Amino acid sequence: MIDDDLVDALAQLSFLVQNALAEIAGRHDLSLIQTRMLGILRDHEPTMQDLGRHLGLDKSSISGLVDRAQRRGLVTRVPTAADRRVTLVSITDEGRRLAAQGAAEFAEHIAALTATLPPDDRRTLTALANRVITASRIP
Amino acid sequence: MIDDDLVDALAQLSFLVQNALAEIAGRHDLSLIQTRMLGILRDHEPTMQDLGRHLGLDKSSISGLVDRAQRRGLVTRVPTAADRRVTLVSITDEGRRLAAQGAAEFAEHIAALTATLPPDDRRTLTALANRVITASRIP
DNA sequence: CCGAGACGGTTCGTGGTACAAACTAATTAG
DNA sequence: CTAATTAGTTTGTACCACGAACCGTCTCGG
Repeated sequence: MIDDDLVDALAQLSFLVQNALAEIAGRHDLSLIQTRMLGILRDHEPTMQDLGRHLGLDKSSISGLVDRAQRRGLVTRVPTAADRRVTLVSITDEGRRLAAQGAAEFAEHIAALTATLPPDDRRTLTALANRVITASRIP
Repeated sequence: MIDDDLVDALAQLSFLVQNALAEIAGRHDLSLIQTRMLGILRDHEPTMQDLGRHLGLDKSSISGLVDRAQRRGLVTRVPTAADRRVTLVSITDEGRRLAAQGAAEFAEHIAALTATLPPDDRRTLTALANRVITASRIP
């Protein structure tokens, strides 16, 4: 296989990014998964199940995740009248605040990581990454 | 910040790679962290503490990690005569087999993800990723 | 040389994460 | 109107991670 270098580079890069994410989350006493959840809830008010689908988690895992976030006031459960089985998950102001702050710190961290790259290279990297991402979604 | 796109692209790409890693690990009933450990042990026979440093884990976490891997016959504890406090962690043949297989599957997965990129672009992506990685190590 | 402290690992207690299986309440299908 | 399905919760198990307390083993200063 010629592309061992690519494999290594992408693996290491992913750890770099994930570690940054985890470190920033930890700064606010959040886990990676909680941060991801808040990120989703910034733009959506999904059902438990939809949330689970977004995060790739079992419904029982979602129950616990939402429980803990709710206990900390980051999230609320909203019952629905139409179908009384389903409950929506909604982010609170406090959760939104945390999410925004984490996102900002993360952006800053990535900016620092890529500061040595000239703007053209940054654009190229963005474009290539996006090509890989869209390629992964089509099949 | 102009580079929101870069931030998003790198974050998503990292999840793509990590999910692939986790999925492949899970196929062999391994966790991501166990896979990382085996990957390290392929080329090293470190002390508990060194292993912890490589993985960024507390020594108490390493004890448990090695316990579980040892129970499954992937790893052994090797006492040292020179300093009877330290114990080395050594990969077993079975562990090596699993690590090799996982690495192969991962490489294949990445190859599939990047199959749509022409070779030149793959090389560019590798080079850019490596620039970011080395940049992160120097400070 | 020997006792105080440093060091490497383990153990224990706590809490987050994840799943599967069993369960409840509500809805929908036949 | 009953039977099957669906959304979510609960329970039990296992992993992961940490800090604090602990046990042997070294090492160093006096």
